[in-house]
Amino acid sequence: MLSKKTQYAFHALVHLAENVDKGPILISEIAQEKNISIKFLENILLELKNAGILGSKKGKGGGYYLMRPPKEIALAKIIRLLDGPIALLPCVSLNYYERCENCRDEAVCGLNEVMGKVRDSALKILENKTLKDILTRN
Amino acid sequence: MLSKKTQYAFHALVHLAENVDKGPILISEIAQEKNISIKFLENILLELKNAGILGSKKGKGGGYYLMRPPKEIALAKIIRLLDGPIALLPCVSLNYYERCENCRDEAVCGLNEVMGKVRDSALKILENKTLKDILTRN
DNA sequence: CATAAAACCTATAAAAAAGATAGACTAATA
DNA sequence: TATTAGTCTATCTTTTTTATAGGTTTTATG
Repeated sequence: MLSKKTQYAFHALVHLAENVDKGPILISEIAQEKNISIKFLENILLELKNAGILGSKKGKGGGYYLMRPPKEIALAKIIRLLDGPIALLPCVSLNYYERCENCRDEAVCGLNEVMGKVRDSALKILENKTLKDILTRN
Repeated sequence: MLSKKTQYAFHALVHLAENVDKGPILISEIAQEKNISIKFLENILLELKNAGILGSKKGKGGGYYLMRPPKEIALAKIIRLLDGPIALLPCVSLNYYERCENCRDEAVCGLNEVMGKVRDSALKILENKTLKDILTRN
């Protein structure tokens, strides 16, 4: 399961994407709209900003905004940033690989093989679906 | 990511499956072979037993054994038992569903839709692949 | 230039989950 | 009846997650 942090991030990003034309959006607005603790959300948005996904403006009339169009922000990127590996096992993770401590040889480990397939099938979706794809349907 | 508990369970089950013809297998043998804390493994095997996946025999000559042939034990079942939901979000979980607290209507939530697809693609593999499929390839 | 608005930053705390261990109990076998 | 091996329950430690607190900096504007 994705952490609350990542879940909140997705909802916040959706709100930002649905209001791209309205200039910078307040943290407090997002928090209220999406029912998220404002202080917790603050940290999350900051992290997204430091990763180059969001931009911000301070002071009156300030707030957060997307640095790129929604269709260029892949879901996988957000998950990896805030949650870490997408794979179910460290030994099949592309970005957070760790050697398996419990098997002798990953090259012949059947678990490794199957979990690699699960990773691929998830990535096929998460690398290609973007913020644009998770906006509210009407 | 799967918890250590689930990872250990898979490795233990593989060992049992690879030795079905040898009668009951000792916890201590599995622990040593797979490099797992024996006491921790004890709890895990007990949980698998209580779920009807393993059987056991006490006393000399005792140990654990599979209750069904490896090809009848789906990977999804093990994950759900020890790790809980396979889905990335509570609101798309088939077995551990929880309403989303952050969106107004799941029926029009794009995140819900995409994560549902991720769940389906993972389940397609995890419901169909069994213990037999994760044995060591030779 | 003073004020208020709003993001920034760092630290810490509280809660929950994960990982691991301890030790006494029960059943089976020889 | 001694030994072997799983059973049960409790506890402990560590890590991760979730959340909060409070001061700092930047910017717009009257």
